[in-house]
Amino acid sequence: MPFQLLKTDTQTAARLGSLGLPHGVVETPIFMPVGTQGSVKTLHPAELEELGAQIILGNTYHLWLRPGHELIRDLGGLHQFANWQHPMLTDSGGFQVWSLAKLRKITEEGVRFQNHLDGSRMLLTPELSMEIQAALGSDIAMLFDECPPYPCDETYAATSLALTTRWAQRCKDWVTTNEPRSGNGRQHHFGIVQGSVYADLREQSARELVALDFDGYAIGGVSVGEPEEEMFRAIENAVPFLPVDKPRYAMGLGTPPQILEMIGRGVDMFDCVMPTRVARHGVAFTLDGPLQMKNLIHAKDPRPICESAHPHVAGFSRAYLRHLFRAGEILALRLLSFHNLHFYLSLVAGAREAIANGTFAEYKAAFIRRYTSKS
RNA sequence: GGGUAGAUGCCCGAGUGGCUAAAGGGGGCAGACUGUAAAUCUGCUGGCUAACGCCUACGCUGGUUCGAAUCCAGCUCUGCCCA
Repeated sequence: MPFQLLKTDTQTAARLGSLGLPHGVVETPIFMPVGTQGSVKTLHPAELEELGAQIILGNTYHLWLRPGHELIRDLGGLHQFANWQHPMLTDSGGFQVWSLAKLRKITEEGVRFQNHLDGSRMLLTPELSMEIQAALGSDIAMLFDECPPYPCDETYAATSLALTTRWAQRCKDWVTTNEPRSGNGRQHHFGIVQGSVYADLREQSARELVALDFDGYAIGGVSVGEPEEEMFRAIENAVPFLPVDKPRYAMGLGTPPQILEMIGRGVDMFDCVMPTRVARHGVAFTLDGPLQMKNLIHAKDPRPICESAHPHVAGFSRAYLRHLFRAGEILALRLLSFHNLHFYLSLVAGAREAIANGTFAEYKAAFIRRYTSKS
């Protein structure tokens, strides 16, 4: 059984689980650091291990363009290539189709676009996305989907969803034909629920994907500019139609409070560039909310970033971190990336512990209360 | 001592009669960032004011002009060259 549901919270929909993958077991709820180009920006794999990262992301679109999936396959796969021996999930490139919108055209066949590196015209299809991900050898491959924009009228959302479903069928067909392996070494495949802000479409999407039977289900098309309430609603509209014995993954989320809100709604997996991206821009997450380390108020502050800081970071004062950022020192980016991932990974580790103890509701409420109160 | 080039806002630097509170860059102060085209992007940056606006500003003093950072005279200082 690849996914084991160990416990379901009685007060909320939070779940404690264990996901067995070819390169190891992942405890859920889990946060997955994003390593788009086969690298979690600024961090060494040993540091990710030190942080307790259990699974990281890679990206089909980026690795396909450079250095190429065949090269990676010939060098032993993405794990070997990136020197990361724990589970990895690869995104399908569907999101890039959305974020590179100005350069692309979606057809039944797939997506034609000009790549951002040299502008040459390329075609990414569901079959090719699965082929690339198989070559990369990730533990979890995401299906190739279309992520509709926000706002998005219902007609477009329905048309887009129908296409995503047909693409899901093609992805499954490709896997059945080309990757018939089974057992523990087998790559897992997650479908992606779309449907924008429309409840009936979310339900329809979930039902259609479940009928195709995947190893897990993601909720996509969120965090694309919609208000936070819409985002929560999209999750709520999809979760009831997903099987309890399969992992659920909210793609691209979120802020620390959002993560806890989603866990409380029954989501098991998260990924987000926020902790690493804002780290490079000077923001440190703390139990009392985010801190912009470049700001003047820290100039003479001898305190560490946060009482929750990892020992590797706790020895540095806020004043020193501000200095590093102003001086343009690379260490600043590394320290905050390390810190923010520690913050996120501790957040979900705390959630797992709380679910196990039956105290998740209190854990969530206490965290959010302190995080959002202006101190 | 003679010649010559120059002195602009926190710094560098454009501007050679009105469109100039003065380009651009740096620095500074903030903000944004959610399946990473992101060590990126955006805003503000003389003073007072919520704003209209007023005041003070282009080395100093005086002058020409309806109007001067821009033209003229003298002075001060700086770089370079010659003695």
